[in-house]
Amino acid sequence: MSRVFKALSDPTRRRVLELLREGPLSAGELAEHFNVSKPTMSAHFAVLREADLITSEKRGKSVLYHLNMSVLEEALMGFAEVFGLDVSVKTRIGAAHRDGASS
Amino acid sequence: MSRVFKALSDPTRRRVLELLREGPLSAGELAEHFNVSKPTMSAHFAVLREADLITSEKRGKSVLYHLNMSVLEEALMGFAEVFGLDVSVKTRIGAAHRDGASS
DNA sequence: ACATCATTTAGATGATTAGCTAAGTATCTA
DNA sequence: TAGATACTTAGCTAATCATCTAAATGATGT
Repeated sequence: MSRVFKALSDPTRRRVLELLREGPLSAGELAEHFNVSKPTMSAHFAVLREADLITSEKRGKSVLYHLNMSVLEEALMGFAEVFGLDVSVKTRIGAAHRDGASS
Repeated sequence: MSRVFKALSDPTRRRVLELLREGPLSAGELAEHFNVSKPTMSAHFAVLREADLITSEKRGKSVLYHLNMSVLEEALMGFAEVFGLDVSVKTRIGAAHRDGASS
């Protein structure tokens, strides 16, 4: 739980998660959106991976990062519950999810 | 936003908020629940105040701390929205809210 | 005024953090 | 095998963090 909030406490990392919401992206593609060095980005990815908010997958030369939505959801839910708040998945009517994963 | 998540990234501070959920408590009363020195607790209070998650009120010799529920709510809402999540106030049927604030 | 109680400020320390450059590891392609 | 491409690891620095003890502030009570 602390790890998740720690991860979320950095704007760059929050933005990374936001970008991944639309679908998986490579480390390089993600890095293009920020004005910091690749190694710095790599460190941010590591923090997010530690918190289990993202997962990585080797794809040829690249590394694809996926958002772990369920972890984000559950962390927020678990925390919110204590304060009498409900976290639920917003129903986006007609939202087509372009998700490359199998099935 | 970063300030809120940073504040939430420490378990002691999360627990302080949780304790304040039941109603205002003095610095000393709060400190009793933890195994750290008073000055350390005072520093934690400062972080929470910076994030506007709590407010302080002088009451005689003591300082009363109040939870700023609306700020917590709005921060969580604002963040969750980006990820297609809804945060709402849990309806606690029959919950008498002992809260002096007007409407 | 003085002592006491409640809390914060000052000042120090060791650990962690975000950032960098330079070097290392994999993978592809010629 | 050599070169290029995509990332990560190593190693550094400056800043922030959580913690402590000791001292300062502020309010109450005698």
